[in-house]
Amino acid sequence: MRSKDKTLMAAIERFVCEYADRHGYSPSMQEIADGVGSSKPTVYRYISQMNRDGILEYSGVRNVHSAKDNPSAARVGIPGRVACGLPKLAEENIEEYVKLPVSLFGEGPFYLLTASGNSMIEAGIDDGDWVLVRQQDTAEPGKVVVALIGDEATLKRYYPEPENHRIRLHPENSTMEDIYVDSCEIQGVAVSVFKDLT
Amino acid sequence: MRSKDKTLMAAIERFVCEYADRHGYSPSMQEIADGVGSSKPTVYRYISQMNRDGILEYSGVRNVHSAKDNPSAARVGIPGRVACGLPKLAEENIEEYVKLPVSLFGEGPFYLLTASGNSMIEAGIDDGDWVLVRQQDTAEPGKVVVALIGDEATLKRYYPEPENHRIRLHPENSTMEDIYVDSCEIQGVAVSVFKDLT
DNA sequence: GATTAAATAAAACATATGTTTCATTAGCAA
DNA sequence: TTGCTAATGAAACATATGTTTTATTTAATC
Repeated sequence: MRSKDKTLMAAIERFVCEYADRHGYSPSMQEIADGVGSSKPTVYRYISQMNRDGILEYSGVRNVHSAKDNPSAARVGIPGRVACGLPKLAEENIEEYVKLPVSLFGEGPFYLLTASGNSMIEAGIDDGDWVLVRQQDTAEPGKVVVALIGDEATLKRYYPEPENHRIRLHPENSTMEDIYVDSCEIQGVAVSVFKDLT
Repeated sequence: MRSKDKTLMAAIERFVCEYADRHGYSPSMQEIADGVGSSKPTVYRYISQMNRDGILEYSGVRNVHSAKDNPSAARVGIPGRVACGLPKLAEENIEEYVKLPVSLFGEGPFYLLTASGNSMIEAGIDDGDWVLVRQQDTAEPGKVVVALIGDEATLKRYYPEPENHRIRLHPENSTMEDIYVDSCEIQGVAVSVFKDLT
């Protein structure tokens, strides 16, 4: 028994990846065949096999995806920048969406905010940095949260003190005082900071 | 003359976006029609019109993209983590690719490295942070570069001193000394830092 | 070199999708 | 209401794509 051509398999996978990269959508069988110098039926059989083997996913017209790809990208909303303070995380404020790889940042729903002020500099969040926020209304103690204090959304570290019936919101800046509130609305948990170096 | 239904236009655009979001590829005319409660020919005419108007791009089977989308994502290579120092930026070391939105980080080619050590903490780069590097072999003075010193790739701020026929590589850590070399190979320029907060 | 089996590609086929046609419907104005 | 115009959707059509069949080629083995 002759073994199937591993080189052709690799070539197909590479072609599929690069085509998707270039065009933003999958190639057709014919295009793959032309691309790798083979024929449509051969490509078809290979792709079917690779689909069974889990090397790539194939499900109909122009719909092949390499398993190595990271097609699952989380949708991230970017609210319009506001002059001071952080905007409320509301769907209608979203001006733009981008996608971020789940493998790096996990599953959404996410929002991307620009940090203002320097109340969190010791946590590595400087003025102007992007902060990736997972939208959720609860948080584990010690996490950096987007908390609504009065009408303003702020970034603070979250320390509930149930024994004192209050919540401590801790700015990561030794020159600033902790804030104590009876309750506050959590709008999300900071997941990552994007710091521009250019 | 009756004006075309703006609501249907908006519905089609929304459907196209959400479908692409969900499935990772474009819907067919029929699917759009079903989705927005219209018919295939009507959807076809609307999409043709919207294509002419630049509201979305349409180019054949299962290939509609909202202009508001950000289909252009830069391909980013992630070399396997190495124990100490940074790996050489070579294609064969890439174990994984992800995509990052061009609107946030610009055009590639990019590599994503994990920072090790604390020679750049004053630039906001801490041990374990991800560093997004644009691959290029030159850099403007003052930029944070991936420089090959001997056999090891390191992150340093780049200050060429042509008058002294040397290059100063500056660690952003006041406890560390500047490094002077006659020449060094630049492998890329740091574009952004991803700091995990979780 | 002859034999055999697997892989291949050309062609035929089936299906899904896009596109056009055309009769109908819906809205608008006199 | 009546007549007009534009938009619509059902159906017919055209085309692109996927799938199967079948003969051919290729490579390995004896």
